[in-house]
Amino acid sequence: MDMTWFEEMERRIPRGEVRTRFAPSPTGYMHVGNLRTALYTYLIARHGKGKFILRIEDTDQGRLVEGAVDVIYKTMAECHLEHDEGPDVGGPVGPYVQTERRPFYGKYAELLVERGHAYRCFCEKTESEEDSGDFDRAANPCRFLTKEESDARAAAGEPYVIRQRIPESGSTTFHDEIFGDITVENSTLDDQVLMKRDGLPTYNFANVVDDHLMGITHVVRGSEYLSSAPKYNLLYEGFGWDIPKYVHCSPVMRDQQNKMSKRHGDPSYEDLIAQGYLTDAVLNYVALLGWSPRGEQEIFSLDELKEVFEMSGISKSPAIFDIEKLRYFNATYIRNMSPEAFAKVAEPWIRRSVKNPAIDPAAVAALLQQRTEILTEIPEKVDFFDALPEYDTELFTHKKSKSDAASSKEVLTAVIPVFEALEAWDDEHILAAMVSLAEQRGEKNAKVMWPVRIAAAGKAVTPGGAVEICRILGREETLRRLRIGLEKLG
RNA sequence: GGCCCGUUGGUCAAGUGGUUAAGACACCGCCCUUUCACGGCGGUAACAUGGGUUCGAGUCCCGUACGGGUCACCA
Repeated sequence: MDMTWFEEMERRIPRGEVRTRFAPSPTGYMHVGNLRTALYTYLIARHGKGKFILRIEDTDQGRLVEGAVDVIYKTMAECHLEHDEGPDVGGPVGPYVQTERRPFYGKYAELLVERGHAYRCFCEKTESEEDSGDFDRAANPCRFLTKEESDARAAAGEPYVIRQRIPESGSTTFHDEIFGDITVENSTLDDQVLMKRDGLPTYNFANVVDDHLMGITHVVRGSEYLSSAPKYNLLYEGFGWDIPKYVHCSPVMRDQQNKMSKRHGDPSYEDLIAQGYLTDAVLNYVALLGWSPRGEQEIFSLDELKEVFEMSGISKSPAIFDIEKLRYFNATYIRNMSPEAFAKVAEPWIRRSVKNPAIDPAAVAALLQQRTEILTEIPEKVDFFDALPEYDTELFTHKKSKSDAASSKEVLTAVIPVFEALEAWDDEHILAAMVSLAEQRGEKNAKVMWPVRIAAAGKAVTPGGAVEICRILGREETLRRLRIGLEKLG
């Protein structure tokens, strides 16, 4: 065995800093649960002033999806989860794509065989169905082969897998940052396969090797790996490597019993964006799903999260994804944007229903900002700016302002000449005109405002009031619509 | 089924032996108001369950129930 090669690999490992990694499989989209794991992993690194690494786990050739790696880069960049090392930016412990690291795994597996913590198994592939699930290692003859026999059969070209040799008795304890100490009897553990017959490593083995060689200090992953952690520990011990801190996160659920899953129609990150949610709001909400800060603040920028994120705040139990609360976060983020920034994101949505170039999208956006929760509801809210919808004169009846068809007819008749004569068409003049008309008539403002808004918009609920709507429509269009209203009222 | 983990209002959750058991979303009511919203104020609502330990238990221990995970030459 070429020990200098192993020594060289050890020398490359950065030490003395926090290093975490996000290691997705390229599936073509980002699950909400994955995004949260990525976020926590990133935050642990940043909070500890350490490095965040991106590693691509593409050993499952069967599931390979075209362009999927680009989706990962794009999503990470969009979410501002920038990595310090990775396939695209390089780094001291590359390569960062698992298929490119293939030669490493076999060498380490052989090293483990050498040390007696693993052995070659020449048995036929077991069919898991007929195998009733119980792998009886005491009954596996390969476990007891002498070194000579094993070497000879391997040299003769007989195919084999490499299995981990679990101690026959005793127990293994590991520590998780979230779940604490967990102890299991070694008798309940399997001699799991490390290297497959095809020469590729299993996920579990590749992980241990890569995490070590990349100097990962905090292994963040889903709680489904909790039960294989003891086997990981035994592997680290077999190699004589330091055991990283484990951070197992419980899943994000759709309901009490099911994980969120694309298959069941649950939205992925990109689905949420397409549904009109803002990246920052999604990140903020997801951060709070299964983690809680010390104080009562809930709205956090990514920079603030880097500051306050503590692993100790991660909870053990699964969290159910609540789209209603995400909606609330989204609305809050929209309201907190600068008017300019909001106008920019809203404009394409406004233009979906408002094609008329005479309508200023920025002006419409200003009305929308305080009453939009998700972007997708914009087109329907503002479609009346484009064309006056068909509407029923019933709308002119309104209890609170004491409006009805008769009073509305009077108001519209009176307001049209006043609008025609206005010296300027801005909020100030339009408002003053209606207020003074109400005064003349000895009525509340609402009784004038109501019919004007209804006639101008043709719908009961609108963003903005009569004044803003008239201003944006322009004098000519407003008057045209008010006359139509008058006609409808007979 | 074996092993492991979890269980505070509908949801996210604070809470680490002594609290009137926080806060947020949702829901309801009131106020503000030119509609709907925004905003402000207030309200309904929880420690799965049975035993211990203790002067005292959501907090510690044991059992039960329910839920999840895992037992692949998948990741």
